[in-house]
Amino acid sequence: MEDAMGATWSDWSEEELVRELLDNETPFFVLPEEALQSQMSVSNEDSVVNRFIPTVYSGPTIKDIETALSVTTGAIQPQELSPARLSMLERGLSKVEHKYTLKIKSCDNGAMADDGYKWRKYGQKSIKNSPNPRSYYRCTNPRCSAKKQVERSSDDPDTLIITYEGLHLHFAYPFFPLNNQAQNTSPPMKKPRNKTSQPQAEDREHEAQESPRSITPEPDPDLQPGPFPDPHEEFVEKEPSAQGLLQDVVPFMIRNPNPSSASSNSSCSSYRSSPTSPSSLSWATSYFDVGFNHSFG
DNA sequence: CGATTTTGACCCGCGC
DNA sequence: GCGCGGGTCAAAATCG
Repeated sequence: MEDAMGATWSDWSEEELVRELLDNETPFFVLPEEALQSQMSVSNEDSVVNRFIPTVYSGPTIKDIETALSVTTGAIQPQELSPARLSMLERGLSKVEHKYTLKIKSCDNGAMADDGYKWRKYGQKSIKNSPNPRSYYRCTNPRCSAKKQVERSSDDPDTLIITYEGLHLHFAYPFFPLNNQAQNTSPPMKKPRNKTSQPQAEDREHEAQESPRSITPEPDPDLQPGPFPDPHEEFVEKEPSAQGLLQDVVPFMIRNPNPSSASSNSSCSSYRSSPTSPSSLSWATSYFDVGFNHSFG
């Protein structure tokens, strides 16, 4: 039944996920000191990437993926990587099936576990032979199947092991809330809880469009560029750049235009409140909702 | 009072 | 067939 998902996954989601993990445009562990990257040499990118790839990572190097993606989409820019934050996080990315495990050295207690996205904790289990329980989180977007697990390494209490599973189109965030002038934030809705209507029997694992980012609304534009600004409890993600990664997605969809599903966005419309979002995007997202599965299933 | 977290129960797949 | 471990659900508790 869901075999379709698997296929789709390996096709593109995987790349996107990797990208999210690497790209600063997305809130993944984005530290508030991005000003730092500006003064950092672009040449550091290499070292960053290398450091980024743990020995456990099998398959094409992330650099390869990056390159491939950049060629395809051209969205990735060298300066988008922030060497400082990466090196400081000492994170390792490994891939297993469709799951990505991120290991980060955390000085604080799970403080770094906050990647800026809005997650809902839905469970916690104690691991045998381990004093540290594992927490289960799911994307707050009811239509998004993205999940993550956070647990502390039994070996190194300072190491958090975060496993991401499933892809949510969070990279599309910037596009939705990014109204003309409202780019300043003020997340419209705290949590996407539109019970309006949605008998939709398929809240499938397929991720639909995302709602406006609901994460910590804390612009904090005047952050001090420092190695470690302040061990605040959580990080504040940067403001959504106008150049959302959705641009990578849209063209993808355009390739397979599906007017039927696009126009009939009845079910989807309830979810997003996209007031001023480009109409072109509307159909695009709708396509994601409805057409994606079919086209690829 | 609403939203979010906690916690135990329940379910399911897997290995013995 | 049974036990174990992991994943999810949902009621209760807690927090703002």
